[in-house]
Amino acid sequence: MPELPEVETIARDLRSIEGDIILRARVCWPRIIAWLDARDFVEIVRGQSVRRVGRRGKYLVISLDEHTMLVHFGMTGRLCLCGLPSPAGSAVRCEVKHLHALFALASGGCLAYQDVRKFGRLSLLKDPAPVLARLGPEPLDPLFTPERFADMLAARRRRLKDLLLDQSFLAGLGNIYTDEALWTARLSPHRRSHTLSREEAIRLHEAIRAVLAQGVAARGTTFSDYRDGLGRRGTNQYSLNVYGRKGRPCPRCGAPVVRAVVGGRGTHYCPSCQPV
DNA sequence: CGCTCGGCCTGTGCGC
DNA sequence: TGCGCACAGGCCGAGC
Repeated sequence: MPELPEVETIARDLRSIEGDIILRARVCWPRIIAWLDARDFVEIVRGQSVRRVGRRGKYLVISLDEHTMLVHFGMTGRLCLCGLPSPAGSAVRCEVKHLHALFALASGGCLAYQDVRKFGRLSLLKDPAPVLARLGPEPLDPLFTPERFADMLAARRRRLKDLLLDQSFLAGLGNIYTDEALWTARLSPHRRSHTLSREEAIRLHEAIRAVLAQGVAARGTTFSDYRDGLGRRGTNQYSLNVYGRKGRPCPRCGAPVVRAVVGGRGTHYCPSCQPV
């Protein structure tokens, strides 16, 4: 599931198409296009050049001439840069299953959007600012300071697990990095945000940034579906401490990792070093 | 405000 | 071996 480090990795890979031109687009599953009719979407992107590829939270932000395309990957979305269509007839050189949108580029390459579960969305906006303004701060931004985060936590009284997954509170964390950050900070996912001491809030701030930076350095976490902008796996799955490790020993204290449902989501933690 | 639930999806993996 | 079904979860809207 693409979270901040995965989307950041895809954005960096796709920076190579900056300056390229979208010759034409095709949409095979119209429902992945948000807000617009798929035919209008195809019509509007045709001929526009790619000015810039960036990221905000879990959104991939592709700035075109007149519009901005936002890509949200949902659970299993992928955006891969593929080579030329082969003379033999196969449309895309990389894996072609679950292909929902295809962008032919002037350079000869193709940008393919694939999504097994179809939870992802592509949108095209004249001004993405109102959508992106609904997101909380960027965790890796220098403006996101420990002091500011402590104030944010004190102002709410939700469980840490719920709050950290809320994109309007903080942008970019999903289930994997939330569990990892709470483990790193030695804080229970059940803890209410306003009960944290100043020292605990600073620890959580530090932990969030550390697990995200580690995720980016490892080019993302590939559990099953995630691939980067060129179809490759990430390696952060080898660095996880609790996520997906139910019953296995906590790397810090040896107690078995627990999986519980918190706020409707599978949550992994060590009850011994993350006491309530 | 906070919380839960249902819907959207399909591959995986379990029980029988 | 195969069938059927619960489960996985990001996000949104509804309802309490």
